[in-house]
Amino acid sequence: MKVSREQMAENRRRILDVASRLFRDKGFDAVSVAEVMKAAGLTHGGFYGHFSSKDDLIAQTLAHVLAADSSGGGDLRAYVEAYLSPRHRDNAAGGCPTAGLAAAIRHQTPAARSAMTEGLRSQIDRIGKALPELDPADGRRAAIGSWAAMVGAVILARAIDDPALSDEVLEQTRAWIDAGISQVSAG
Amino acid sequence: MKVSREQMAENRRRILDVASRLFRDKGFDAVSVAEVMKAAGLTHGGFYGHFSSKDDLIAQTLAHVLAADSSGGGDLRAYVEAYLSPRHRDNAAGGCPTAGLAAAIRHQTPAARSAMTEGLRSQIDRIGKALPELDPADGRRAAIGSWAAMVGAVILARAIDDPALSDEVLEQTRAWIDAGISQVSAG
DNA sequence: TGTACATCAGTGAACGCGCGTTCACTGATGTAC
DNA sequence: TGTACATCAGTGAACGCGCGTTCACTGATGTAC
Repeated sequence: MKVSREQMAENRRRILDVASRLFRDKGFDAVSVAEVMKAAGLTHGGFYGHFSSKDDLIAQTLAHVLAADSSGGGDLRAYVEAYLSPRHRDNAAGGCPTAGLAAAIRHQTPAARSAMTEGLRSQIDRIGKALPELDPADGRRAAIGSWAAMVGAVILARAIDDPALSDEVLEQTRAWIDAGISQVSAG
Repeated sequence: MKVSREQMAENRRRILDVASRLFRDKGFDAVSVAEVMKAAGLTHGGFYGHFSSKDDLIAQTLAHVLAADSSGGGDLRAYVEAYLSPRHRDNAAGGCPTAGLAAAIRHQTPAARSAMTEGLRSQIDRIGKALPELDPADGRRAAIGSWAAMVGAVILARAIDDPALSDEVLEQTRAWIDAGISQVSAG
């Protein structure tokens, strides 16, 4: 049955929200359209009233979640610590979309890659601005280097099945980033 | 028809080799059993004479490719430069299995995760040993931090559809790692 | 060394299943009067 | 404000397709004599 315009807009938002969590948790391929719709409290047939295809859902979900993400703009050291925590490693569904999805973007449509690129661009800018004490070139280098290390460490920590080694990857990467930022700040 | 024992062993090796390239290039899900067998010059029906399932192929392919990988043991600076090159970014099929597959391991079987964990453990050890001038604790921190940054940077560079930004991620990460290693070496 | 035959690696048709997608239908919405 | 009706968001059965997997069969291998 038909629903109100506001209800439809809310349904669409809920589809994007649950898709974002499911994709981060299980990956694009392992999540079916029917599963997303069910998690949003709807049936699968209505999907194509909101999106033209599953690929369209993926691209719009990325734009949705990356636009909503404004993390990394404040205290950089606190951000790095939270990012490289066991809590974040163990919470892929609610965690950073870059750590969860960036590697899978290579196999997605141009629209999805484009959404991810813009998200990464603003994330790097945001981290750079959180290092105002550095001159711009040093700040950008520290932002990109740190961000690459953070994303890589969470991906590796999630891949490793030995808890001790997984924790160590997070902890040592945090120490390595802290040392690197202190160095350029002092120099 | 039956083939000789050596021929069968060679067929098995060839299946693992082509699977390794295809998985790195397209991801586990996007490569079918039939595609692997065809690339190895065989038909799909014979697959189950070599492997008990596609999951088994994935686990054995990881063990195969990670055991064969002995990169990162020599000149660390040269290794970092080659790793963070556009050439490596653009050659996922022949490139580092960690950069290509680590993020997807989360969704695979315990056997696959275990193979990946051992590969990562020895990779970290190998990089640590390439830094003999550091005391062991500093060397391990530099090995893990650098390795996380390298893997993260290649994953991000492959995700980004803007060539300039993609190149910049590689280049700045290289500079950041060089500075970090110089710092601990000097200190 | 040569022959007879059991073995078994590889072939290709066939299977069942889950997926993305379509479509005829339903009934609440929202507009025209 | 109240009524009549066109619209259209959502429903659920159905589709075609590609996938992983199975299996009866083939014919070269390799062993027993």
